[in-house]
Amino acid sequence: MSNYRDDQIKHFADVFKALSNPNRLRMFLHLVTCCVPGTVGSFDAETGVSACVGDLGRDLEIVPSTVSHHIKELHRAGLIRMERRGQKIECWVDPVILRGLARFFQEPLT
Amino acid sequence: MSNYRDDQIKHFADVFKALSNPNRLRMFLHLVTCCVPGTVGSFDAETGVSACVGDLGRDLEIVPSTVSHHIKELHRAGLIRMERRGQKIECWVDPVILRGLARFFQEPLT
DNA sequence: TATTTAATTCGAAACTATTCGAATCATCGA
DNA sequence: TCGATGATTCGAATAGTTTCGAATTAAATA
Repeated sequence: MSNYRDDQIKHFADVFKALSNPNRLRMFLHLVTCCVPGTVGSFDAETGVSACVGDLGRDLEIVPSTVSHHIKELHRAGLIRMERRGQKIECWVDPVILRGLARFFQEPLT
Repeated sequence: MSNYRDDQIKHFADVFKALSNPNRLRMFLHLVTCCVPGTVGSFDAETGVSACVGDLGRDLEIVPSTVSHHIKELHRAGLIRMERRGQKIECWVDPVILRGLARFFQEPLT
């Protein structure tokens, strides 16, 4: 037995779980701020703004296997998008996700 | 070694941890919706709108010891306020908290 | 004061998360 | 095709979470 509201609650609980680890939240915020908002695949080789898995680990001092694990969690929760570009895998935050979360606290589930 | 941003990240990670359990999120939303917004101590004996520990357990079908544990977590994270009124302990969500969370996703930590 | 009602604490069982290093897989360029 | 670079998977150690029932504490009331 399950209904829409219950599914919504489970979904948001899952999203908050993804953001409940300080390293993961740090990564998420790093992606939010390093990526140009409003674009899809906001990584830009021209400007040098980068957000690949390796960069995240280097910037935040977390070993690759741990970064990979956390990135997977963020992705699983629908918080980030990923795309391979050659050897690297670029990650970014879809602004729609941010708006959805802001809204959750403005008009919590009816 | 610690700085303001790091502390902020830890704080929000902690808040999201409190909301990461479906039962706890359910409780939080129950309190958000049952309590009159804009008031402090929004429980009102006149109108019968209630939000004590026992009511939460009854409404959401969770045993008292588990409710108590979850309430404690929500309180520890600063998400709810509590006040004893006789035998009962009333809980409510301070609207300031909701605004702070909405804002987090609108202007993430600089 | 004894009883009832409300809530918390405690201990335990089962489960889940965090993190790392080693091994593996994927892609590019020489 | 081989080596280098980037990312993932796997296994393991450690730590934390969830939930419950039983025992305990707190307050009201008969």
